[in-house]
Amino acid sequence: MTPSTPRESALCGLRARKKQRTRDALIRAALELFTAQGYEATTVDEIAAAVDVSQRTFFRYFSNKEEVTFAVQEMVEARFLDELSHRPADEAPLTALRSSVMAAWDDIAASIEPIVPVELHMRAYQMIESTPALIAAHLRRSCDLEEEVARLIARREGLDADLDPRPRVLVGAFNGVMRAAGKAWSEGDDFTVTSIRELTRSYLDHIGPVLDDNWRAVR
Amino acid sequence: MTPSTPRESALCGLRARKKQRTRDALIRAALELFTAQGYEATTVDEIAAAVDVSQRTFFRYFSNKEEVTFAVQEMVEARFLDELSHRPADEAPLTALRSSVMAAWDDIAASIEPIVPVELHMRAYQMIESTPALIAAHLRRSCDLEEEVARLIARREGLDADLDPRPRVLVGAFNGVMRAAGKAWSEGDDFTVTSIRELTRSYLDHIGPVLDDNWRAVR
DNA sequence: AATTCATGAGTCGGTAACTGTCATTTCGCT
DNA sequence: AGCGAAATGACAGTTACCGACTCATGAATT
Repeated sequence: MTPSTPRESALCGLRARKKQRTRDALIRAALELFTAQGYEATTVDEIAAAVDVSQRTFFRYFSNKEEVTFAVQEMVEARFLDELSHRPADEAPLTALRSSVMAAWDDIAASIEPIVPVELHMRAYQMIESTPALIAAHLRRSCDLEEEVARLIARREGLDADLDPRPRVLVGAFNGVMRAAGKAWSEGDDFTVTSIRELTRSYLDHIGPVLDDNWRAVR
Repeated sequence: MTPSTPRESALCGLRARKKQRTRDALIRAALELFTAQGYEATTVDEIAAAVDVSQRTFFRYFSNKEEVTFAVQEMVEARFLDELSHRPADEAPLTALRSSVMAAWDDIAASIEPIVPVELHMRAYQMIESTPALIAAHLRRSCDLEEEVARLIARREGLDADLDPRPRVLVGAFNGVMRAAGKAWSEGDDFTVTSIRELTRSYLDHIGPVLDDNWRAVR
């Protein structure tokens, strides 16, 4: 039963490390090429060539061109989910969501810097938001995330997400606002982390008042 | 000039009518095949063959496989937008949105029956909601719609959608809830129009209360 | 240290969604 | 009847992606 050294596959073993390096290199090369030439204009062959592996190998690491594009986002999402599931139980649902998003932005550097520079990730994010095919992919991913988030919220509140629609409704609305913020950011001219973080914060702060019936009467 | 008969291209002329018929036939054939065998399992060649045209001709009518899938949805959306832009000005924004959706569902038969049976459309909708690639496409389309809707809302309220984030925030939240309802419908077992209409209504009715901070205290 | 053995990587060939081009047919109008 | 424009078909090319096979290298065992 695994006598001595090789227990963890994540870090140990020359093989595993080499694999990790190839994967990281593919991500970096892909994002670099995408942001430089555009997504559609970049072929998988090019990405593979940049890392000096065969096209077939690329597809063994990532099941499609889309997947490599979102590899980094996935790490950020993981951070968000982790934060959400550790939020104090007495926090209101919407507040917990907002705090988790803010936390994820706050230490994005720590989450992804080992793989890609934050600056490259921001450029990639902006490219995603301005490429129709990637917007679609991004939205679908958000939708999957929504599912997990709704379950977490339901758990916090002691509800069954399959019976009570409120967690889904809240998360749907939350997500809708997040997307609106992301879009606004990508159409602006300040592509910094701080910028998107503050924009997100301000959009989320509108979520309550905006549903009040009469905008003209209220301020 | 145009001296005598052929003014409108929409209905007049053997040519235009034939074109329309081909287009409709392609839509019907596509939806029929998709719902029977699945989206990915159906090739464009099959669709073209079913209508007895070449693959190239299919691509002259629809720029991609996705487009034919959403051709009918587009008519429903048009109905929704039309209704929204004719809602009384004193209606609250969220109410106007809800009423327009309900109106669109109410006369869906009139909107689409000339092209496809409502029943086929409902089956297609359910297929869309259970095919990842189409979910993505659907979401992206909703996103484009969101843009238009936000502008309409801004106009109603006398705001500039580029300066005031409230229209986008409202529409984002609204859209999020609509998607949640569509998803819940597709996962249920009643694929009727009435069913999705009522589900939508009930989800929308939660949108206010759900943002209240403490779910456990309130009822 | 030598020998298996598992796993990762390359090659080749195929499918299906598109796209450009050009010849052909089909309408619409005079 | 006949001319110009528009619709269609036939064909070739590109790219994402997948399956099957083969080869090489690091890891486990003796």
